[in-house]
Amino acid sequence: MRYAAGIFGDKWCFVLLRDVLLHGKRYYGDFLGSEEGISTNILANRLAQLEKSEMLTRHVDPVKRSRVYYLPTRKARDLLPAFLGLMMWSVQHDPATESPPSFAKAMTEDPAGAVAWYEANIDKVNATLVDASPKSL
Amino acid sequence: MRYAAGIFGDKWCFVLLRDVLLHGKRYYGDFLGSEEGISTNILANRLAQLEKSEMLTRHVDPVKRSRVYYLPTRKARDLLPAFLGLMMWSVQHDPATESPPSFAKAMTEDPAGAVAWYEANIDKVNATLVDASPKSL
DNA sequence: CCAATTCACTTTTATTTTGCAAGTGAATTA
DNA sequence: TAATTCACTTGCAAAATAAAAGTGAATTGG
Repeated sequence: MRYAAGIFGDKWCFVLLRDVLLHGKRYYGDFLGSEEGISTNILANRLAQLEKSEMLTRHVDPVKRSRVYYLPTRKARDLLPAFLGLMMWSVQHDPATESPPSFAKAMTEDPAGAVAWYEANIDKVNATLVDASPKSL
Repeated sequence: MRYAAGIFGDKWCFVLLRDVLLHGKRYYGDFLGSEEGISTNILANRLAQLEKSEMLTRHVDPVKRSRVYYLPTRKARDLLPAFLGLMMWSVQHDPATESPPSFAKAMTEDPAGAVAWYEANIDKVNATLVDASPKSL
């Protein structure tokens, strides 16, 4: 558990992992535009950290080589159940939640199914990024 | 989810909640002794934050009035499922994990049961602190 | 009782981290 | 080929943190 705190007990790492796992963000520029407003030096620093701790892998876009994207590793994807638990908690206790009731329903009725749905979504986003699909490896 | 990040997206709040929910810590002095080594000014600051965000309630020990303890609210206790999810992840990915295999087994076989077990544990610790038991209210 | 100690904080100061703004250089587009 | 996009770096002021030394109420020991 101390291990977990070390890796994403930092606000910005937490936000980045959330954006990769739940919001389909992949490109450096995507992260810069997050609502929380991360500054570019901190972003570069945290992406490097997450790469070192094997949560993200860095890829130069083969089509447009001035762009770079980051993909979540299996280790990062394994955070999904915990993250969905956090989402449920937010839905329960955030008086300003914008989450649709369908999310809470799906999570209580079939948590494993919800995780599978988000996993599939990650694959779908990855598939749009050339060298992410198993076929290209 | 931004709500969650705001409340415990801070390393020290995260550690304090973990210690209250999972390690039975209640007294100011208990937290000071955490392995992560929080300094006393930060501890006071974070306890106040967690009180303001209604995660903890502050109580002067009626037996020894120079001591103070903090109890997790329902809102904090509702984090248990997410925290246990994080524990599972740590067990999976921390090469130096010290968690017994029995934890992973219990979690995979009966997650709801595991949450209930930790909830009961919280009550047990609380019961040792006079005005925490429903009977004294 | 009363002096010494415990306990939960505060205050102060040095150090570290952050956020902002302005680069930099490779790659791409016009 | 000049202008622009993109992923970072650098420099600096401001904010947050850690360490150490108080502070004051409550408690204990003699």
